[in-house]
Amino acid sequence: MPSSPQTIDALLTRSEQIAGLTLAEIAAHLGVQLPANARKEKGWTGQLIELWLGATAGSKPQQDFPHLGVELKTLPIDRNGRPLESTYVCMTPLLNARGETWQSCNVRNKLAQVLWVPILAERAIPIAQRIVGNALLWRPSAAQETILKQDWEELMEAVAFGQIEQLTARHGEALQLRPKAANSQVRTKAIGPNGQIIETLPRGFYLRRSFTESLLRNYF
DNA sequence: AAGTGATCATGT
DNA sequence: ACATGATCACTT
Repeated sequence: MPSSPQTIDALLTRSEQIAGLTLAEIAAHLGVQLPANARKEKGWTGQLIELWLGATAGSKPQQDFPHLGVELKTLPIDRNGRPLESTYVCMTPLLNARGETWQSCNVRNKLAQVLWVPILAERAIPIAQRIVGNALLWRPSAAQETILKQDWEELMEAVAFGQIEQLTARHGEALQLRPKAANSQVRTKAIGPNGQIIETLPRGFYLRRSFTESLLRNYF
């Protein structure tokens, strides 16, 4: 069981060791079983890489490597290096939307420094044969942070003013709000149009594919 | 093909 | 119920 890296250099070295390997090879190193039904175990790849890199397992709303200030994200890409999916960031606070600021919010905290681990993961490739790419440690540029901050403030203002039901995935240039729940029947409390408490579908913040694609391009 | 809304597994 | 890890699946 890998221990948690104590320095960023150690983390990067660890990530370099799996560049070019298939997920089956990494699973074998770790003694992890391949998923019987990969379509259902959607988080398996991310958890495998977490294990290899020694991320703190668990479901706490924090960075994966708190002592390093680094968040880990696997990023499914096609053969041209284009992201195949949007990237989940964190849950959207719907009830205490006021009292949150960009400086203090979880989105900013998680995106302050991200180790992106690209995975060649076209759907036609069986999960065992998917290949890990070269990881890159990213910090948002001033321009990128400006966009993220603007999106976050626009979305959270709507949430704070009881407009959650009017928000869709079409809002936001880089950050979007989408459902984040076991199914569409799940409910959580939110602020309603008249300031009352309403029940609504839980939402999460996601990075658009176009945003992660552009940040990848800056490295290659 | 792209984008949005829905969903699956697991741990606390 | 809420948070993590995300991708699936349907509409446009």
